[in-house]
Amino acid sequence: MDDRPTGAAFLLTQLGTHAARRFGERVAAVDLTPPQAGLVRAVAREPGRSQQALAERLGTPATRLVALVDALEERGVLERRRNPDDRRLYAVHLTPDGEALRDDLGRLAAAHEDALLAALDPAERRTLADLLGRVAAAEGLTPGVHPGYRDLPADRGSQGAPPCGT
Amino acid sequence: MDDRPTGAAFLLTQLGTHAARRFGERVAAVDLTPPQAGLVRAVAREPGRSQQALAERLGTPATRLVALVDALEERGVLERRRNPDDRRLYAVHLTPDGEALRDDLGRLAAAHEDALLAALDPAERRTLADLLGRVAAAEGLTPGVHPGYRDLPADRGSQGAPPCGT
DNA sequence: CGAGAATCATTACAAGCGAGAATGATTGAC
DNA sequence: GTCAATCATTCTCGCTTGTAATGATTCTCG
Repeated sequence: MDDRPTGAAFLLTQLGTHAARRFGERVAAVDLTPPQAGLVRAVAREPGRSQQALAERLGTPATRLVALVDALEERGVLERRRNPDDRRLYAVHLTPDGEALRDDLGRLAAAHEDALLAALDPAERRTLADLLGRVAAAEGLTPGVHPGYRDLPADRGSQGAPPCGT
Repeated sequence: MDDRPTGAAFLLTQLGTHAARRFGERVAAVDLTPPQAGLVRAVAREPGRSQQALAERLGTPATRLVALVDALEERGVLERRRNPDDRRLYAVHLTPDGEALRDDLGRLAAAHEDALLAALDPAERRTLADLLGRVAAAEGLTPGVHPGYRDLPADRGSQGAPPCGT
Protein backbone atom coordinates (compact mmCIF):
# COMPACT_ATOMS: atom_id res chain seq x y z
CA MET A 1 0.00 0.00 0.00
CA ASP A 2 2.83 2.32 0.78
CA ASP A 3 4.76 3.59 -2.16
CA ARG A 4 8.02 4.51 -0.48
CA PRO A 5 10.32 2.21 1.44
CA THR A 6 9.14 2.42 5.02
CA GLY A 7 11.60 4.03 7.40
CA ALA A 8 13.05 2.11 10.29
CA ALA A 9 11.72 4.56 12.86
CA PHE A 10 8.20 4.08 11.66
CA LEU A 11 8.58 0.33 11.62
CA LEU A 12 9.83 0.55 15.16
CA THR A 13 6.71 2.23 16.50
CA GLN A 14 4.48 0.06 14.39
CA LEU A 15 6.08 -3.16 15.49
CA GLY A 16 6.43 -1.97 19.04
CA THR A 17 2.72 -1.35 19.26
CA HIS A 18 2.02 -4.67 17.65
CA ALA A 19 4.37 -6.55 19.97
CA ALA A 20 2.85 -4.90 23.01
CA ARG A 21 -0.59 -5.92 21.92
CA ARG A 22 0.39 -9.50 21.24
CA PHE A 23 2.06 -9.74 24.58
CA GLY A 24 -1.07 -8.31 26.19
CA GLU A 25 -3.08 -11.09 24.62
CA ARG A 26 -0.71 -13.66 26.02
CA VAL A 27 -0.73 -12.41 29.57
CA ALA A 28 -4.51 -12.22 29.40
CA ALA A 29 -4.40 -16.00 29.19
CA VAL A 30 -3.19 -16.08 32.79
CA ASP A 31 -5.65 -13.37 33.77
CA LEU A 32 -3.16 -10.56 34.01
CA THR A 33 -3.17 -7.12 32.53
CA PRO A 34 0.15 -5.92 31.13
CA PRO A 35 0.69 -3.50 34.02
CA GLN A 36 0.12 -6.32 36.48
CA ALA A 37 2.58 -8.51 34.65
CA GLY A 38 5.12 -5.74 34.84
CA LEU A 39 4.64 -5.46 38.56
CA VAL A 40 5.08 -9.17 39.10
CA ARG A 41 8.29 -9.04 37.16
CA ALA A 42 9.58 -6.06 39.11
CA VAL A 43 8.84 -7.69 42.45
CA ALA A 44 10.43 -10.93 41.33
CA ARG A 45 13.54 -9.02 40.39
CA GLU A 46 13.87 -7.25 43.71
CA PRO A 47 11.72 -8.77 46.44
CA GLY A 48 10.96 -6.80 49.57
CA ARG A 49 11.04 -3.36 48.04
CA SER A 50 8.68 -0.67 49.25
CA GLN A 51 5.83 0.44 47.07
CA GLN A 52 7.39 3.79 46.53
CA ALA A 53 10.63 2.21 45.39
CA LEU A 54 8.68 0.06 42.96
CA ALA A 55 6.81 3.08 41.69
CA GLU A 56 9.99 4.94 40.94
CA ARG A 57 11.54 1.91 39.31
CA LEU A 58 8.55 1.52 37.04
CA GLY A 59 8.16 5.20 36.38
CA THR A 60 4.60 5.35 37.53
CA PRO A 61 2.90 7.44 40.22
CA ALA A 62 2.81 5.69 43.55
CA THR A 63 -0.95 6.01 43.75
CA ARG A 64 -1.30 3.73 40.81
CA LEU A 65 0.67 1.00 42.48
CA VAL A 66 -1.71 0.83 45.39
CA ALA A 67 -4.58 -0.47 43.32
CA LEU A 68 -2.26 -2.76 41.41
CA VAL A 69 -0.85 -4.34 44.56
CA ASP A 70 -4.34 -4.52 46.03
CA ALA A 71 -5.62 -6.63 43.19
CA LEU A 72 -2.66 -8.99 43.15
CA GLU A 73 -2.64 -9.35 46.90
CA GLU A 74 -6.33 -10.21 46.93
CA ARG A 75 -5.53 -12.83 44.37
CA GLY A 76 -2.81 -14.34 46.50
CA VAL A 77 0.06 -13.52 44.18
CA LEU A 78 1.67 -10.78 46.20
CA GLU A 79 1.79 -10.03 49.88
CA ARG A 80 2.60 -6.96 51.93
CA ARG A 81 4.80 -7.54 54.93
CA ARG A 82 5.24 -5.00 57.63
CA ASN A 83 8.78 -3.87 58.19
CA PRO A 84 9.46 -4.05 61.95
CA ASP A 85 12.20 -1.45 61.65
CA ASP A 86 10.12 1.10 59.80
CA ARG A 87 6.45 0.52 60.10
CA ARG A 88 5.57 3.18 57.60
CA LEU A 89 6.54 1.09 54.64
CA TYR A 90 5.47 -2.28 53.41
CA ALA A 91 7.77 -4.85 51.90
CA VAL A 92 6.21 -6.40 48.82
CA HIS A 93 6.94 -10.07 48.28
CA LEU A 94 5.86 -12.87 45.99
CA THR A 95 3.84 -15.71 47.47
CA PRO A 96 4.52 -19.27 46.32
CA ASP A 97 1.66 -18.82 43.88
CA GLY A 98 3.32 -15.64 42.76
CA GLU A 99 6.55 -17.43 42.05
CA ALA A 100 4.71 -19.97 39.96
CA LEU A 101 3.11 -17.14 38.08
CA ARG A 102 6.48 -15.55 37.52
CA ASP A 103 7.69 -18.77 35.95
CA ASP A 104 4.61 -18.85 33.76
CA LEU A 105 5.37 -15.35 32.63
CA GLY A 106 8.89 -16.36 31.74
CA ARG A 107 7.66 -19.14 29.51
CA LEU A 108 5.03 -16.83 28.07
CA ALA A 109 7.64 -14.23 27.19
CA ALA A 110 9.86 -16.80 25.57
CA ALA A 111 6.99 -18.06 23.44
CA HIS A 112 6.11 -14.51 22.57
CA GLU A 113 9.61 -13.75 21.44
CA ASP A 114 9.80 -16.91 19.44
CA ALA A 115 6.51 -16.32 17.65
CA LEU A 116 7.18 -12.67 16.97
CA LEU A 117 10.56 -13.30 15.40
CA ALA A 118 9.57 -16.42 13.52
CA ALA A 119 10.64 -14.81 10.27
CA LEU A 120 14.26 -14.51 11.40
CA ASP A 121 16.88 -17.18 11.91
CA PRO A 122 18.97 -17.23 15.10
CA ALA A 123 21.82 -15.21 13.64
CA GLU A 124 19.45 -12.54 12.41
CA ARG A 125 17.79 -12.40 15.78
CA ARG A 126 21.10 -11.74 17.41
CA THR A 127 21.82 -9.02 14.89
CA LEU A 128 18.47 -7.43 15.56
CA ALA A 129 18.91 -7.57 19.32
CA ASP A 130 22.34 -6.05 18.96
CA LEU A 131 21.17 -3.15 16.80
CA LEU A 132 18.16 -2.45 18.97
CA GLY A 133 20.26 -2.66 22.10
CA ARG A 134 22.68 -0.09 20.79
CA VAL A 135 19.88 2.29 19.85
CA ALA A 136 18.27 1.83 23.24
CA ALA A 137 21.54 2.47 25.01
CA ALA A 138 22.17 5.59 22.96
CA GLU A 139 18.71 6.83 23.85
CA GLY A 140 19.41 6.30 27.52
CA LEU A 141 16.72 3.72 28.16
CA THR A 142 16.94 1.70 31.33
CA PRO A 143 17.52 -1.89 30.19
CA GLY A 144 14.86 -3.65 32.20
CA VAL A 145 12.18 -1.01 32.23
CA HIS A 146 9.97 0.90 29.94
CA PRO A 147 10.54 4.61 29.55
CA GLY A 148 8.45 6.83 31.76
CA TYR A 149 4.98 6.26 30.44
CA ARG A 150 3.80 9.20 32.42
CA ASP A 151 4.89 11.72 29.84
CA LEU A 152 3.44 9.75 26.99
CA PRO A 153 1.21 12.25 25.24
CA ALA A 154 -0.84 10.18 22.87
CA ASP A 155 0.84 6.95 21.98
CA ARG A 156 -2.68 5.69 22.36
CA GLY A 157 -4.48 7.35 19.52
CA SER A 158 -1.55 6.16 17.54
CA GLN A 159 -2.54 7.26 14.10
CA GLY A 160 0.12 9.66 15.09
CA ALA A 161 2.86 7.21 14.58
CA PRO A 162 2.32 6.30 10.94
CA PRO A 163 3.39 9.66 9.58
CA CYS A 164 6.98 9.08 10.51
CA GLY A 165 7.12 6.57 7.75
CA THR A 166 7.36 9.39 5.27
CA MET B 1 20.42 -3.03 35.63
CA ASP B 2 19.14 -6.11 33.94
CA ASP B 3 21.20 -9.20 34.46
CA ARG B 4 20.22 -11.18 31.41
CA PRO B 5 20.70 -10.13 27.84
CA THR B 6 17.50 -8.35 26.97
CA GLY B 7 15.39 -10.11 24.37
CA ALA B 8 14.67 -8.53 21.03
CA ALA B 9 10.92 -8.63 21.57
CA PHE B 10 11.17 -6.65 24.74
CA LEU B 11 13.50 -4.14 23.15
CA LEU B 12 10.99 -3.77 20.37
CA THR B 13 8.16 -2.71 22.63
CA GLN B 14 10.43 -0.56 24.72
CA LEU B 15 11.91 1.24 21.74
CA GLY B 16 8.57 1.43 20.01
CA THR B 17 7.06 3.23 22.96
CA HIS B 18 10.04 5.49 23.17
CA ALA B 19 9.99 6.30 19.47
CA ALA B 20 6.30 7.07 19.58
CA ARG B 21 6.83 9.43 22.45
CA ARG B 22 9.69 11.23 20.80
CA PHE B 23 7.71 11.62 17.66
CA GLY B 24 4.82 12.98 19.68
CA GLU B 25 7.11 15.61 21.10
CA ARG B 26 8.18 16.60 17.64
CA VAL B 27 4.73 16.99 16.17
CA ALA B 28 3.75 18.99 19.24
CA ALA B 29 6.18 21.60 17.94
CA VAL B 30 3.79 22.25 15.07
CA ASP B 31 0.78 22.05 17.39
CA LEU B 32 -0.38 18.64 16.31
CA THR B 33 -1.26 15.60 18.32
CA PRO B 34 -0.04 12.29 16.93
CA PRO B 35 -3.52 11.26 15.80
CA GLN B 36 -3.90 14.54 13.96
CA ALA B 37 -0.56 14.05 12.30
CA GLY B 38 -1.68 10.61 11.19
CA LEU B 39 -4.81 12.03 9.68
CA VAL B 40 -2.92 14.68 7.75
CA ARG B 41 -0.67 12.02 6.40
CA ALA B 42 -3.57 9.80 5.38
CA VAL B 43 -5.35 12.62 3.59
CA ALA B 44 -2.16 13.67 1.85
CA ARG B 45 -1.72 10.13 0.64
CA GLU B 46 -5.21 9.85 -0.80
CA PRO B 47 -7.00 13.17 -1.14
CA GLY B 48 -10.74 13.29 -1.57
CA ARG B 49 -11.58 10.17 0.41
CA SER B 50 -14.72 10.01 2.50
CA GLN B 51 -14.47 10.10 6.25
CA GLN B 52 -15.61 6.55 6.51
CA ALA B 53 -12.95 5.39 4.09
CA LEU B 54 -10.36 7.22 6.15
CA ALA B 55 -11.67 5.66 9.32
CA GLU B 56 -11.36 2.17 7.93
CA ARG B 57 -7.92 2.88 6.57
CA LEU B 58 -6.75 4.10 9.97
CA GLY B 59 -8.53 1.39 11.90
CA THR B 60 -10.43 3.81 14.05
CA PRO B 61 -14.16 4.26 14.65
CA ALA B 62 -15.69 6.76 12.29
CA THR B 63 -17.04 8.85 15.12
CA ARG B 64 -13.57 9.63 16.22
CA LEU B 65 -12.68 11.05 12.85
CA VAL B 66 -15.43 13.63 13.04
CA ALA B 67 -13.85 15.50 15.91
CA LEU B 68 -10.42 15.11 14.38
CA VAL B 69 -11.51 16.57 11.06
CA ASP B 70 -13.45 19.28 12.88
CA ALA B 71 -10.38 20.54 14.66
CA LEU B 72 -8.17 20.51 11.59
CA GLU B 73 -10.81 22.14 9.43
CA GLU B 74 -11.31 24.92 11.94
CA ARG B 75 -7.60 25.44 11.81
CA GLY B 76 -7.60 25.74 8.07
CA VAL B 77 -5.56 22.61 7.38
CA LEU B 78 -8.29 20.39 6.00
CA GLU B 79 -11.51 21.12 4.19
CA ARG B 80 -14.66 19.13 3.51
CA ARG B 81 -16.03 19.34 0.01
CA ARG B 82 -19.46 18.15 -0.90
CA ASN B 83 -19.58 15.48 -3.50
CA PRO B 84 -22.13 16.56 -6.14
CA ASP B 85 -22.72 12.97 -7.17
CA ASP B 86 -23.40 11.66 -3.70
CA ARG B 87 -24.28 14.34 -1.26
CA ARG B 88 -24.17 12.02 1.70
CA LEU B 89 -20.44 11.94 1.85
CA TYR B 90 -17.80 14.57 2.17
CA ALA B 91 -14.51 14.57 0.32
CA VAL B 92 -11.67 15.51 2.63
CA HIS B 93 -8.89 17.57 1.08
CA LEU B 94 -5.80 19.43 2.16
CA THR B 95 -5.80 23.21 1.95
CA PRO B 96 -2.63 24.99 0.79
CA ASP B 97 -1.79 25.44 4.46
CA GLY B 98 -2.36 21.76 4.90
CA GLU B 99 0.08 20.93 2.16
CA ALA B 100 2.69 23.09 3.81
CA LEU B 101 2.03 21.27 7.05
CA ARG B 102 2.42 17.96 5.29
CA ASP B 103 5.83 19.04 4.07
CA ASP B 104 6.73 20.10 7.60
CA LEU B 105 5.74 16.67 8.83
CA GLY B 106 7.94 15.06 6.25
CA ARG B 107 10.96 17.00 7.42
CA LEU B 108 10.00 16.31 11.01
CA ALA B 109 9.82 12.60 10.39
CA ALA B 110 13.18 12.58 8.65
CA ALA B 111 14.79 14.42 11.53
CA HIS B 112 13.13 12.01 13.95
CA GLU B 113 14.47 9.01 12.12
CA ASP B 114 17.91 10.50 11.94
CA ALA B 115 18.07 11.36 15.63
CA LEU B 116 16.64 8.07 16.76
CA LEU B 117 19.08 5.99 14.78
CA ALA B 118 22.09 8.18 15.45
CA ALA B 119 23.93 5.23 16.93
CA LEU B 120 23.85 3.29 13.65
CA ASP B 121 25.70 3.90 10.43
CA PRO B 122 23.83 3.83 7.11
CA ALA B 123 24.54 0.18 6.43
CA GLU B 124 23.31 -0.82 9.85
CA ARG B 125 20.18 1.25 9.37
CA ARG B 126 19.43 -0.59 6.19
CA THR B 127 19.97 -3.89 7.93
CA LEU B 128 17.64 -2.86 10.72
CA ALA B 129 14.96 -1.68 8.32
CA ASP B 130 15.25 -4.93 6.42
CA LEU B 131 14.92 -7.12 9.49
CA LEU B 132 12.04 -5.11 10.88
CA GLY B 133 10.32 -5.08 7.53
CA ARG B 134 10.47 -8.83 7.29
CA VAL B 135 9.05 -9.27 10.77
CA ALA B 136 6.30 -6.77 10.03
CA ALA B 137 5.43 -8.55 6.80
CA ALA B 138 5.33 -11.91 8.53
CA GLU B 139 3.02 -10.47 11.14
CA GLY B 140 0.70 -9.21 8.45
CA LEU B 141 1.00 -5.53 9.24
CA THR B 142 -0.18 -3.07 6.65
CA PRO B 143 2.94 -1.19 5.54
CA GLY B 144 1.72 2.35 5.88
CA VAL B 145 -0.57 2.01 8.83
CA HIS B 146 -0.55 1.07 12.45
CA PRO B 147 -2.30 -2.09 13.50
CA GLY B 148 -5.85 -1.69 14.65
CA TYR B 149 -5.49 0.32 17.79
CA ARG B 150 -9.04 -0.40 18.66
CA ASP B 151 -8.29 -3.80 20.09
CA LEU B 152 -5.30 -2.57 22.03
CA PRO B 153 -6.01 -3.69 25.56
CA ALA B 154 -3.53 -1.78 27.67
CA ASP B 155 -0.59 -0.62 25.67
CA ARG B 156 -1.00 2.45 27.81
CA GLY B 157 -0.27 1.26 31.29
CA SER B 158 2.71 -0.30 29.71
CA GLN B 159 4.50 -1.68 32.70
CA GLY B 160 3.05 -4.69 31.03
CA ALA B 161 5.57 -4.67 28.29
CA PRO B 162 8.79 -4.90 30.30
CA PRO B 163 8.17 -8.44 31.48
CA CYS B 164 8.73 -9.86 28.05
CA GLY B 165 12.37 -9.11 28.52
CA THR B 166 12.67 -12.24 30.56
C1' DC C 1 -43.04 5.99 -10.00
C1' DG C 2 -42.83 4.89 -4.94
C1' DA C 3 -41.58 2.39 -0.65
C1' DG C 4 -38.10 0.36 2.02
C1' DA C 5 -33.33 -0.91 2.98
C1' DA C 6 -28.74 0.75 3.20
C1' DT C 7 -25.03 4.23 3.75
C1' DC C 8 -22.65 8.49 5.46
C1' DA C 9 -22.02 11.90 8.81
C1' DT C 10 -23.12 13.72 13.19
C1' DT C 11 -24.50 14.21 18.01
C1' DA C 12 -25.13 12.72 22.58
C1' DC C 13 -24.22 9.52 26.03
C1' DA C 14 -21.73 6.51 29.20
C1' DA C 15 -17.50 4.15 30.77
C1' DG C 16 -12.57 3.21 31.82
C1' DC C 17 -8.21 4.74 32.81
C1' DG C 18 -4.76 7.58 34.56
C1' DA C 19 -2.93 11.56 37.16
C1' DG C 20 -2.92 14.94 41.02
C1' DA C 21 -4.22 16.89 45.68
C1' DA C 22 -5.40 16.25 50.33
C1' DT C 23 -5.31 12.96 54.71
C1' DG C 24 -3.34 9.79 58.43
C1' DA C 25 0.10 7.18 60.43
C1' DT C 26 4.94 6.70 61.50
C1' DT C 27 9.68 8.00 61.86
C1' DG C 28 14.05 10.78 62.07
C1' DA C 29 16.30 15.32 63.27
C1' DC C 30 17.35 18.87 66.37
C1' DG D 1 9.77 16.63 72.83
C1' DT D 2 8.40 19.11 68.95
C1' DC D 3 8.58 19.67 63.99
C1' DA D 4 9.61 18.34 59.38
C1' DA D 5 9.77 14.47 56.30
C1' DT D 6 8.29 10.00 54.40
C1' DC D 7 5.11 6.18 53.12
C1' DA D 8 0.74 4.54 52.05
C1' DT D 9 -3.94 5.39 51.11
C1' DT D 10 -8.40 7.42 49.57
C1' DC D 11 -10.92 10.65 46.95
C1' DT D 12 -11.92 13.42 43.09
C1' DC D 13 -11.18 15.30 38.59
C1' DG D 14 -10.15 15.33 33.66
C1' DC D 15 -9.20 13.05 29.54
C1' DT D 16 -9.77 9.89 25.87
C1' DT D 17 -12.35 6.30 23.72
C1' DG D 18 -16.10 3.36 22.26
C1' DT D 19 -21.23 2.49 21.64
C1' DA D 20 -25.83 3.74 20.50
C1' DA D 21 -29.35 6.62 18.59
C1' DT D 22 -30.64 10.47 14.88
C1' DG D 23 -31.08 12.76 10.22
C1' DA D 24 -30.21 13.22 5.71
C1' DT D 25 -29.41 11.13 1.26
C1' DT D 26 -29.14 7.50 -2.11
C1' DC D 27 -29.83 2.92 -4.17
C1' DT D 28 -32.88 -1.12 -5.08
C1' DC D 29 -36.81 -3.38 -6.41
C1' DG D 30 -41.56 -4.00 -7.21
